[in-house]
Amino acid sequence: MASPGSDSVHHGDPERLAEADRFVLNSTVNPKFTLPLLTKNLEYRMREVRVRFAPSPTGALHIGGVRTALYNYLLARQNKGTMILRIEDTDQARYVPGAEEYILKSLEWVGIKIDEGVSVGGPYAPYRQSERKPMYMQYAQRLVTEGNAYYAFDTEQELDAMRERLKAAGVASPQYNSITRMQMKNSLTLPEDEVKGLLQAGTPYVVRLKVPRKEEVRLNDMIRGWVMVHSSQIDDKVLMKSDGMPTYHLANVVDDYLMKISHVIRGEEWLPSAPLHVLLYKFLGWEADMPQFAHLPLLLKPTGDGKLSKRDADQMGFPIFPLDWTDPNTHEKASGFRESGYLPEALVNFLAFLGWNPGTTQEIFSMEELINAFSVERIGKAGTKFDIHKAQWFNQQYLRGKSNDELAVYLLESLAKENIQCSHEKAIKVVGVMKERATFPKDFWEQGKFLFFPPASFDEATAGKKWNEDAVKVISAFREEVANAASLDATIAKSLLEQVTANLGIGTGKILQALRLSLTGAGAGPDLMMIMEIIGKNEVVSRIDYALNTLKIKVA
RNA sequence: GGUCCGUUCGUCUAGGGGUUAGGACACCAGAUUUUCAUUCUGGUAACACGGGUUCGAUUCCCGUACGGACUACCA
Repeated sequence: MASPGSDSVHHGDPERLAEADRFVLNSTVNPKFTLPLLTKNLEYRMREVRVRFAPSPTGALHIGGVRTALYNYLLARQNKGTMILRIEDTDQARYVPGAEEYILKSLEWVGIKIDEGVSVGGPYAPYRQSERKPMYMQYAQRLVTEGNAYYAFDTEQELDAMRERLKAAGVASPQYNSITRMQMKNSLTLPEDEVKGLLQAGTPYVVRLKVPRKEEVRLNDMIRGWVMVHSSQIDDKVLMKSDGMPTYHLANVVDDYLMKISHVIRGEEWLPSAPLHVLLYKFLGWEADMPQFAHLPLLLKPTGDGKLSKRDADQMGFPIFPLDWTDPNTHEKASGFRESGYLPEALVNFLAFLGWNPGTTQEIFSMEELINAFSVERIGKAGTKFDIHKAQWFNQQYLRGKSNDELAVYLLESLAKENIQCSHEKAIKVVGVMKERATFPKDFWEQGKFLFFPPASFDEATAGKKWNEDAVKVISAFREEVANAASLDATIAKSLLEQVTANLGIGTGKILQALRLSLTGAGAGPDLMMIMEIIGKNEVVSRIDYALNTLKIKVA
């Protein structure tokens, strides 16, 4: 339903209308008559692209953050722009040691390179907001002197009391806003002398934005188009906290302006406060330099309710962090994609497709290809459920794309952890035979242990069905042939076996699974002849001997 | 509750006033593989609902439902 109230405000007040129009980003055109795609395209191509990823070091960087960083990075690279990493550590209470390092390592692992920022420096250093602390107050003060912000001295108790009072009076969500501020302790209600006195006495205070009573605040989001919010819905947000630190809202606007950020690509959770940021740009006189906003759809839990949160890690059986993480305070552990065996290229490809698609049927994209194909216009609007199956599929694709030489390295790494010696030659063979069935690098070892050790036990179901007199006859004879053979490889093994079965008049197919059982302990697996080649003649003989002694024929 | 955002197969999505609504993952079946996996072929499966507008709506508009975010001196 159209809002007659706001309409009448506009139509009845040309001055206000004109004022409201100044909120409109880079546009004097009535939003109703713009062609969103066209304008969006032009605007973001024409400005020097400078984007930032600005996480808060409050714990492990979760996978949604990695995607946000990725989209920023893709836009930067595509436009020969600059990727900036800024650390938003203005909340000292939530600071977690090690988190910043974790963020750095994670980005490095997935292949996102930082051009400017924490760890690499740059022309707008420092890039850690805590180190920029002295810079913010001047802007807050400017807002105060120009009448767009004010000092507030209310204590926590007083704020609580106000909220309680309003709730009791039937107000659903009490706000510190254009109405209630007149009943609170601030530089708008207190006599000037008293304000000065309080400030001089060192009374704790915050700076709050003086949000106008009746304004339509609009912003043109690259993904969502025009978003309009009435200022009466925005409360007088705290800009400077009593500890002298800015809040996110101020710090983010000031830094984005100072660092000449052209595009703000961030999660949708920021959309409700974006109008507030627009207001800040306006009051600070920076409208012309305001970045383009793109609010990304959220990553949702696979089960269907709520956004993917840190709590979901491990609990749902898959990682949601790039790297393993142990919280230094709670000592809680969470597993990472890297340690779970995901390849960074696969993760990147998977993440890129969570909310974006190229509009073609191509699915496998290298970072380079993503950089070329990416476009903000093709980012979807709806929240995206996180499906680990797809991530596994991507991993498998990338794993298979690697040469046996590269894969052998993975196997050798696993073996080294187990203190198992293995020649490069054997590793290549093992990897070759296991390749089609591996999803993760660790699978080569974990699913191929029988290529290094004799079976510790035999699969009972297979034994019950396949370990019979014929099988034992063939396997015993085959054992003799192998023992007497000069050497053994897949071809020789095959011909020996065929020879034996032909002599005994027993079909090869009938006993093959029993032979596999005797050699590997399992009823299924990779090519049996290759297995024999890999484990070698002596091992074949000794494993058969052990099986012959251990396995009993089931009498029906 | 309020504000804002959203809604195409189970999942990720393409598409868009007239289409057999396309692809991928997952799932199922057949073929290949003596097994399992791979591979190949095929299959099940979707426009949330109700009103408009229109010759015609899944596509545009409005509403409803449902989902999500936000609603802190957290980001």
